[in-house]
Amino acid sequence: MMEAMSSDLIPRLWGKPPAGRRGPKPALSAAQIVEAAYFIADEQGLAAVSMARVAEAVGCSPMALYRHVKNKDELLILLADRLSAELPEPSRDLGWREGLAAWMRAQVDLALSKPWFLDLPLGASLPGPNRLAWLDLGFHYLREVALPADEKLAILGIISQYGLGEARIEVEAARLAENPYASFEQMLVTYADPERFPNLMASMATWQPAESGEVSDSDDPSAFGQRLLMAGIEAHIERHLERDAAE
Amino acid sequence: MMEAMSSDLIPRLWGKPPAGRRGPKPALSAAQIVEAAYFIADEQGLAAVSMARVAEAVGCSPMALYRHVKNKDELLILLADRLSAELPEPSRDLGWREGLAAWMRAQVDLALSKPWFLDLPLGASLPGPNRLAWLDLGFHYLREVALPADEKLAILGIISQYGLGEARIEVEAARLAENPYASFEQMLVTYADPERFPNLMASMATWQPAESGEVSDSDDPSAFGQRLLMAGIEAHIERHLERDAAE
DNA sequence: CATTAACTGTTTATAGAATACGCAGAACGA
DNA sequence: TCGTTCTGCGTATTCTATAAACAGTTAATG
Repeated sequence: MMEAMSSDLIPRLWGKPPAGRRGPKPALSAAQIVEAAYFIADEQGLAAVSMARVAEAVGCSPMALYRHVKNKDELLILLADRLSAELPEPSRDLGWREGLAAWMRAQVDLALSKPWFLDLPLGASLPGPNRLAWLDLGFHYLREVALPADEKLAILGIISQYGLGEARIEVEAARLAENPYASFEQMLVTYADPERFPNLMASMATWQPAESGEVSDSDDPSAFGQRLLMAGIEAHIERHLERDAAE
Repeated sequence: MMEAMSSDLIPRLWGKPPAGRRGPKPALSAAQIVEAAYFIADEQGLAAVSMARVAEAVGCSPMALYRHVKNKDELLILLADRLSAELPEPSRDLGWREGLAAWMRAQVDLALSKPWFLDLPLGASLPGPNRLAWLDLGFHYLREVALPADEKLAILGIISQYGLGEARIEVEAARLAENPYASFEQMLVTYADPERFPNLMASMATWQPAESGEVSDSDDPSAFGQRLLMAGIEAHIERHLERDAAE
């Protein structure tokens, strides 16, 4: 399950030539294999990515894959970076606020269009070139912000994690919406006990369904959280500037 | 892969009596099965939870499980709620700031002590009773905050998702730290190209490792993000109050 | 050039996974 | 008492990942 690492993972992530000399020229490559896995996942979901199916798609025997990839876990790590190449890149001509918002939103959009993005082991290994490029774009939007590098990195991590969480919510909401048995309201009225969940029930009692036509965030559920995060970041920057000025 | 739902999932989540009349009295129960799965996961990891092993632990044949649980996916959903019962409950006598911080931190702590928490399908289904109780506690901390219920729910969702993200980072950092091949710095110097990642490299060039003895967040990596979120929430609340006062 | 070592893809084989299907007995309603 | 319904089980199927040994290919080495 774990231990998907080998000393060759990193070279493979970066597409290093195998540097091997002797022996027959490889007819396959890791990139080819990952590409095949990518299409299978895209069309039939991540669960459909089995070594046998990938081998069939690439036109070789299942065991041939193991010459180019340590095991399935490693294949999934490579696949994760491959998918990260698909992150839509927003315009670079944006201030840090709009830039970071778009940066975050791009991740959500990718997850919505390819839900298996969220099932991938994104953090199980070091970031590959594609994910690093993504990170670089984040630093680009922060280039004129006066914060130390480690805080910038932390901020990008927070935004990214928040975006992934938001994407999970949206993807799962879409899944549940397809399911007639899974109605949150129905469940609440059937089982939720005011004695057991007093605060929850009290709050829900004041729930007001959004009036139609009202200007709201309903077209982008992440907008609310986005504003919250941006406000926090802004406050942090100001605090930092004051501290600098005081010295 | 999906379709883990049946019309019986929700009753099972809530421990509904089967209400069946005829036939032999069940020697097993879903709760028993979930408990067995819980101990296996706790001792040997989530990957060790197979129907066969759970059956062995519970003392029945593998196929007997299917009388009480639709399939493995459903077992995992039940297991997820079971594990949520283990969330440490912080003191209720806290203001919203400290309360929410502790609320979030509890999730991180659970994930750190039981890393398989993060591998579970937490959102793949409706929240069960234990997760609802957790949500209720969140509303408790917000009870004196003047915000509409939907915004409170959104805030709790954001904090919770952020906490999960933070937990993922910490757990994975711990995993990677065990791995000699996975050095971020090593990878950067070996492969990262200033032409390819200009902003990233420029920022990293100014990196200052924290001076030892300095007061920092290093004992709690989530503190930085926590402050960011709290600042954003506070700003939002103030804005909301002003809006109310203006009417 | 001949040999050898390293590397390729393949074949075969194994162990473990989830779960469909049908049976035997138990408990209750009629 | 009879039959319906429900439980738990045994058997069998299909799919996994991957270990091990093998045969052919190439390049470095003698």
